[in-house]
Amino acid sequence: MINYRDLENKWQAEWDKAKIFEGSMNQKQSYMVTAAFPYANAPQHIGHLRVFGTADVLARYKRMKGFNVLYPMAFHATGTPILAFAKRLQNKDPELIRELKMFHVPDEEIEKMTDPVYIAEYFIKEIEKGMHAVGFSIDWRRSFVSIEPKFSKFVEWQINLLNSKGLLTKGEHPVGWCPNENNAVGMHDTKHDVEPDIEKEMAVRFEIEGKDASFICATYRPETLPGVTNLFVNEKAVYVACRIGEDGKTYYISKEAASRLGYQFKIEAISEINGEELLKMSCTNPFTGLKIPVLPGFFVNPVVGTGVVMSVPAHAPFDYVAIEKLKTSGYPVPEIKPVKVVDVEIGRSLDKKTGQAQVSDIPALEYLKAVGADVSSPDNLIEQATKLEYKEESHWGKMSVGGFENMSEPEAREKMKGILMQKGNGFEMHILANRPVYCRCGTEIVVKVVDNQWFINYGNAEWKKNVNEAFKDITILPPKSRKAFESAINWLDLRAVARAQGLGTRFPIDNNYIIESLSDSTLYMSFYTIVNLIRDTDPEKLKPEFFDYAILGKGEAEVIAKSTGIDYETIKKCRESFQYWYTNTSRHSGPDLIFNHLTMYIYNHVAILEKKYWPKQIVVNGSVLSEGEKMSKSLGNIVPLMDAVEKHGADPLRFVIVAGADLFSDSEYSDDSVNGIKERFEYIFKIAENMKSMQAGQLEHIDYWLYSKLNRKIDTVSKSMDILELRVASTELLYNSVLELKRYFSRGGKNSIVIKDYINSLVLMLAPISPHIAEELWRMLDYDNFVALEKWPEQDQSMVNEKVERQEDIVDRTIDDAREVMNIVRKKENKEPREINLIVAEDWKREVNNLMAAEKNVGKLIENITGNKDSILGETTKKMNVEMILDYVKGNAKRIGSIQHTDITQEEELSFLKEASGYVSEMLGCKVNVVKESESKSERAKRSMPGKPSIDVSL
RNA sequence: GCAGGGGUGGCAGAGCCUGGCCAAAUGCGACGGGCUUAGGACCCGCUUCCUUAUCGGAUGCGAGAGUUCAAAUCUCUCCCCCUGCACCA
Repeated sequence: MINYRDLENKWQAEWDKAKIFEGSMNQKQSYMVTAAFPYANAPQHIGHLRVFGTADVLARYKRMKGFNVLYPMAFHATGTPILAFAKRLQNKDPELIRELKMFHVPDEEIEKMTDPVYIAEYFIKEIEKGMHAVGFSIDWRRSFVSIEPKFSKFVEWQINLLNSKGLLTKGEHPVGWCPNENNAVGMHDTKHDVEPDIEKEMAVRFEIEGKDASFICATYRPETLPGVTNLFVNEKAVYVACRIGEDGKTYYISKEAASRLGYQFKIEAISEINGEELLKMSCTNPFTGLKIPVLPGFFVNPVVGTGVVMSVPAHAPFDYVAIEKLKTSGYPVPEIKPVKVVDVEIGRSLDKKTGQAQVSDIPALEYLKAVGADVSSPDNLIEQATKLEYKEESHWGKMSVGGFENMSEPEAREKMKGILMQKGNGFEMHILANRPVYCRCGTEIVVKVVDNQWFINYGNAEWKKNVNEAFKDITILPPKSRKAFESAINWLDLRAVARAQGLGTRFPIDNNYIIESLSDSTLYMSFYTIVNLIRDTDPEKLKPEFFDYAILGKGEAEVIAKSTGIDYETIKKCRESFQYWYTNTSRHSGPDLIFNHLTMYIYNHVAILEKKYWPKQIVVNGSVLSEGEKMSKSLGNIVPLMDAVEKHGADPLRFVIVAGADLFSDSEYSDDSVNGIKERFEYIFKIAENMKSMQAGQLEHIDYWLYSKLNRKIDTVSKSMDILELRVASTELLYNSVLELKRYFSRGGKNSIVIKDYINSLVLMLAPISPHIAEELWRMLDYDNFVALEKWPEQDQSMVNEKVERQEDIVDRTIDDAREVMNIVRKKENKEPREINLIVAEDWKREVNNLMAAEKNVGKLIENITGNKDSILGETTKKMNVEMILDYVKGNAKRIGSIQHTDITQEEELSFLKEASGYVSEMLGCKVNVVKESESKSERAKRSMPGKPSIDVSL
């Protein structure tokens, strides 16, 4: 048994002592790997291993490929999470305390965690410990925290630079808002961590007949306006007459709406009025100009929208039902005829058997029927009909009203919005789509439009164009996530850069704000190149001109030395270090960051740096599943990193998590999967130990086979490592290698030189993924240097022997076939087979086989053979009877598609089958003879095919 | 809704770009056998159905249609699942 932890501790100590991962400039081509900032408010679980581990594998691989590699690490503490964390601990939040205990945080430490900075310091230590324990090849001298003053100087410089380039703008912005605390609230500030979902809706103005006032309706579907036949209000609710904004007009909306919309618009209430009073009014449809009544709607909720609903009975099941209900209740309903505005095949998305696709004049009614509802059905069923109708109509519907003919609904919607807004009959408002959402203080959240908000303008056309241009030269791994980046680049628009609270750097343009925490980490990777050189420099000396010089190469070092007080040598070295390290980089992160951090990273680099320092490669990782499920604290299946390391060892863990899945897909952590890996490590160890007692000798058939497999493997693995397809590499290295070694031995392989060559290369290729085991094996192979600094193996193309591999495949298939035949015979004759004859096909069949492989059209092939046999047939075949050839062709016509070219002659097939006959005999448990077709007396002889000997069983 | 990714055998997961060696790698599981006092580990076999002295047939890679001598793979239409949608790390 391998003692993983002992072995790993030993090698980690050796690496530290030799300082082999401390990056310093030398003649070699540099390569810098950076992974996303770990956030310093919790210790690590195994999920973190994914991104950082992949980065480490790349760093180690590139080192072996001859690069001078730097893998730095720093910590993120900016933003609100750590503040919220501290607050929760101040309140002795039992859930959080339970989580911390799960990570073995001692009680006395939890006691001290009321200070955000202490929290960050504590967890940074823990995370460092974890990263060290899994053997990351990190240069720790460059570690920093995103809240330290030196880094703040850097971020200030960056933000000022963006501003001077005209990339910051100021404007208004909707946010979730707690009216009680007067604060913006995000997900972290709400009960049950609900993200406030803010959506835009269209507010439509309906002028009231005979009054200088209007109703306001909120709607997602302004394009149905031509179909509006009336308005609905809640006759029991209280409404207010009010002024909205500066237009001096009077509007009627529900009282609740007025108070909530007050956070978006300037609203001044004039008087209250009961819903009942409104029923006496009528108003004008702003699109059609027709006069429409105001009716009581049973479903109208004064808290939703404006409390006034525009009614489209043809297309909204609730509206249709409300009118029908009114009619039966005896309410004096004026004549209302639903007006259809969209044509659609009703029930198109339903199961074809139940949904009758048809067009109707009152689709709303048909949709009620489609879900099995009628006017007396409960609200939830009507809701279902509404959803179905909305979905089908906006997906497949075609507008049928004047001016919008044949438009899709989304198209018509935009057009209608334009018309309404232009005429002053509509404006956009924000609503909380997932209301009610509550602040942690218990108050219901509203939408507030804040002004004075600073943005980074990622919508800037010129900037976007440059980024699109730059993106063409960036390698994205896996390549399939390229598209996501493309849409992210084009979608990114205004991005708030400052916020009122949180840890971080003060916003230099307005000191009341803090720089938003994603915006402060878009260029920081360049800070790694200089941070170790300014360790002892007073942060106050890090003036803009210093960064201008170090990062941008602007100005004169002497002048800057004078103005900043930093010594000349340091300034010079910073510039050189930046230039040296920042040319060849790989950035690693998770898929959820494509739409913010990673794309912002590209944007900021393009805006600020010279072209040669722009991003070169971005790697996107999937996450880690634990026992098939996403790890979540509530499920309690979160596995602390250190627990897993202690239990399984770092290398098996690295293997399963980092290399267990393709980049973008999730990898699976379970004890089973780790155990499988351990078993294979043990096997390789055993071979390495036993190797010493084996001997060298002449190369046999199976030796060539193993060399062939090895050299093919080197190529496959190298190519996979280049694009970080670690799943392929790991399967090849562990699973397939063990299979190959086992086969080698069972086929009688025993050459110590061959095995040593094989293990040697295998260990080298294992080194990036399982570095500790590789070091240990490297010693067992009698080397005394670090495998981490060795050269990656090169493929010897001449040793890749397709023919030998194919021959082994034939041996395998022959065994399978023979086994099958034997089973049939056993069953049929109820006797144990005594002997097996393998009958090898004649050479003429091989020639014909190859003709068939080349020409897949049987008719054409037969024509060719009969027509000009002299020109297409080979020497042996030419002399033969054409009928015999044609028989063979016809006999195999059906499987012509699967016939492959072969270059194995009968003599060769005969000889390697004879060589393997001992093995075949052992596998089958009976005597085996190998004979030529022409020499066999068996009637089955003629059934033999190239690579597929006919099998004759004697009882 | 918009954007991105995906739907393959009991499960996980390759293959799809570059169509035919694909009833489909590999791992896990299940089953049968060996080893063992026994269990674990390990080794061997087996794992769609029918047929059969292998080499045959049917069904089959979300559904349907098409292109082709040939489709898991190409094209089209549809259905379903996952992720993200902003000031939040």
